[in-house]
Amino acid sequence: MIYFTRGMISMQKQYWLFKSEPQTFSIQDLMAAPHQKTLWEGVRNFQANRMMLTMQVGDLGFFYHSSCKTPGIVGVVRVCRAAIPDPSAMDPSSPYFDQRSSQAQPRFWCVQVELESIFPKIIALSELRANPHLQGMRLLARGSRLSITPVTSQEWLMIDKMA
DNA sequence: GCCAACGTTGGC
DNA sequence: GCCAACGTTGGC
Repeated sequence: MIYFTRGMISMQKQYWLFKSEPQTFSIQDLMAAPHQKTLWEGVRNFQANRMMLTMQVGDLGFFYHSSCKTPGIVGVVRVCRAAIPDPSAMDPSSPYFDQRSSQAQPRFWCVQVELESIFPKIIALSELRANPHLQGMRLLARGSRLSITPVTSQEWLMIDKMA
C-alpha cells in the first residue's frame, strides 16, 4: 500500500506491535485517555526504542497485552506523532528516569499513538502460535522480549482476519 | 573489545 | 514463583 506525506514523499506504510502490561497501561486506559492518545514512554531497550525513530505518522500497530492471564493482541493503534525525546527519561520522578539522558542528547525516544480499534475479543498468543502463516513472526521468535517489534504486511492482514 | 555478573522480560 | 533468554554494565 502506497500513501503520501507532505505532498511529496511517498512511502510504504509500516506495521508494528506494541507490548504493554495491562496492569501498567491497558488498551482500556488508552480508550479513557484524553483524545484517546498517549506518548509511548518508557521503552528502555535500545533495539526496541530505535524502532520508534523509524515510525511515521500513519503507521499502524497492534496493541499487545503482556504479563497477564491471557497475553495477546487486543486492538490497533495509529502513530499520530513522530518520535520526540522521551520526556520520562528526563523526569527524575518517573520510574523510567535515565540519568544519562538530556534534552541536548536524548538516549530514548517515544512516538504518540492514538486508539484505532479494540477487537471484540483478544487474539491470544496461543492462537498466534497456532497459526502456520505466522511462524516467522518476530513476536513469536524464540526468546523474543522486545516490547516493540515490526510486523510484515502479510502478518498484519492475517492477524486482522483473525480479529 | 571481551566476557562474567547481573538485571529484566515474560510465558508458563 | 520459576526459569530461559537476552541486554547492559563494568572490570580488565
